[in-house]
Amino acid sequence: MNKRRITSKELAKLAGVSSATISRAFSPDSRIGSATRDRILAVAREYGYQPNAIARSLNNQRSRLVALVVNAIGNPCEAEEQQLLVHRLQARQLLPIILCCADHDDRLQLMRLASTYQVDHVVVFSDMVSMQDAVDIFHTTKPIIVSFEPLENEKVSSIRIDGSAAADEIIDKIVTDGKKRFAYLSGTKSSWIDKLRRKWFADALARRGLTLQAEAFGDYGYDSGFKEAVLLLHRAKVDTIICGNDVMAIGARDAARRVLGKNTPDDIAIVGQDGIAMAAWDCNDLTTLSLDHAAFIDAVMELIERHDAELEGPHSITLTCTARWGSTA
Amino acid sequence: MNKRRITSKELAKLAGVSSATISRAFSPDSRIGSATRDRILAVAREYGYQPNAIARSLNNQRSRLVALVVNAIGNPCEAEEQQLLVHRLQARQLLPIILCCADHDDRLQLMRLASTYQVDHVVVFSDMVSMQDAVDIFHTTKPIIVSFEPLENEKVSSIRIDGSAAADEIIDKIVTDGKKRFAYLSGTKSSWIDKLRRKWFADALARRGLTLQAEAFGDYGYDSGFKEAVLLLHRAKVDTIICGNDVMAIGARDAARRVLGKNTPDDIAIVGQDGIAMAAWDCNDLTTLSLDHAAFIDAVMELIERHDAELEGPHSITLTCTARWGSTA
DNA sequence: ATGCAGTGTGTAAACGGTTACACAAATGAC
DNA sequence: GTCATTTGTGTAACCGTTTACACACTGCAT
Repeated sequence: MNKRRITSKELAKLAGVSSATISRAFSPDSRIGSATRDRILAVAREYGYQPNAIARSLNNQRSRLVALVVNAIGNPCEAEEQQLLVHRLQARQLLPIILCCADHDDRLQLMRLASTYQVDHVVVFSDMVSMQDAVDIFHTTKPIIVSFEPLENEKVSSIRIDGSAAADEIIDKIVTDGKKRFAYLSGTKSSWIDKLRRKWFADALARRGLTLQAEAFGDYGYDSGFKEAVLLLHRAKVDTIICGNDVMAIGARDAARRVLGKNTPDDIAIVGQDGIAMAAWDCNDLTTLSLDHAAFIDAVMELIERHDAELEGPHSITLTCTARWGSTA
Repeated sequence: MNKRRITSKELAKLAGVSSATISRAFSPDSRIGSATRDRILAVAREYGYQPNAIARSLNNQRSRLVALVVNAIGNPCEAEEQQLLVHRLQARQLLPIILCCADHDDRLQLMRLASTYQVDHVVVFSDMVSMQDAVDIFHTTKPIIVSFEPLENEKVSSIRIDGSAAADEIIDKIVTDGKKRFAYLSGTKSSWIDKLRRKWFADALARRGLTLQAEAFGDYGYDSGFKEAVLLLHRAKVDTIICGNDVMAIGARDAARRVLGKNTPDDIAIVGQDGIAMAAWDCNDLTTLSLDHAAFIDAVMELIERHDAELEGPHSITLTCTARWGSTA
């Protein structure tokens, strides 16, 4: 019963043709008589034959595998995009391999492992991996790398994100509401995207002659948002906390309410970033600097399709964030 | 610069050995002089050589790829387990391919595609795919299938989950608190696991001479929890809603509070299932029938390792759920 | 009849590794 | 010094496809 999968040679014998003809029956546009093809497909169905994708990949130099480098699977701020991307890839018959690793060295190891599988594309969702590392690891092979970090390199296509206008809108509203002392709660210390996001808000404040009064660093998780907000509110008299993502914002909101007894938006304003679905839930109703996830994934797919079609070198797309209003600011 | 990856034959020439020796240098236990191996590894590093995993898989009949069939990536109730499993697989140098598809026919197509990649294992997290389909699609190849559904089949190992004791505990508490009229809000109509979970609670009620007064079906998402709870509370005078998962429970709690003005646990009791991290957040603080995710993934890995080690046929493991207390019931 | 384009099929060589087998050299036992 | 064993390496076949090339055949214009 542990029957080995039937091979094209065996099927060829059964159908009374050569294995080359079997192969042709499964390639849409190849010189083959339509009667022969129909007969082969019938026999194939009967014996449950399917061409072996591994062998095909070896020959083709095209694996149809795509490596997705992500920070985490559980974290909702990336999950929505991951989900969309996976669907889009699958629709193009591309199979996503997930690379997910907290530790830096392990991650490099993992990327090296994936590169031996001759993946056709690499999408780096994580801002924890340096683009230079990614290029070094994948440079001997074909894949184009799609990432946020705009590295000037012939192998890297990137998607730039601009949230400065939306940050300005949000700060405008908060200042109008009378808030005066702002804190920024970063996702991580080393993250490239986090620095960028912070700059949008810092610049928006600077334009009004204001500055950040306090700062803290978390890990993009709820608990860190909660804990850092408690410390922050004890340390500095701030009336606004801008958070690195929505999950930390929810943590900060809970901390303010539970530990300090402060409510949004009157006592304190809380701002998230990402615009995940959960932020709009009735119990959260977060004001957040939001990215259009569908548009983002459209952009990723556009870059991948460009590369598939062997259009020239890398390319870059810029997306603009919008403000999404809730009751927290 | 689009330099092709160097092959073992080329490296062999550079190192003055045969390609067989190159291969041996990269296999931990093979007859090779240690001086030769060191020299080869040095040259390999210099030229950035790594054995091609696709070619290796073709020869080995072992791809080190694992297909993960999931309902969704974004949904937190599965995400935590997915995350853990991915880490564990990666630690064993196994690469996870994610198959994620809402539509039934597409999902079968996708599974067929993955099966052509000669995956070594298949883990079916989704209860939306019938085990019989999975067996049919993967039966010509080696993989063992790990799933929840206890199908008696020599190719399927399964993990059974028993939450009856925990459900009993939870019902006990709720009844003691004076609640009398119970509703069950299912995740989906067709889900196998959902029927099982419902039965745990229905049995616990039956033991006390009680029955479910109302039922509804959602889709495991927040919005469906919210919407169905509103309809349910208008339709029937219930004082307890047991939900198919935590996310729907949060939706139901929000609906009760926002639309009906009912608070937990006094006006209404809400029970979730899964025990996701978010359920314990301060703003949720859900009472939930919880599964130990780490233990669950331990079990999955045990089944995979059994199969890797070519131990006999399939195997089955049973896990017990526990009650996790919050302020909603 | 002759030549030529077009069609359908088979043969054999890739693709990039692994490994059974063969064989030479080194080692050790007597 | 002989013989058996062990160790290290090369040769060649194989894993299951695809595809360049060759060839036979058809149909059609000359």
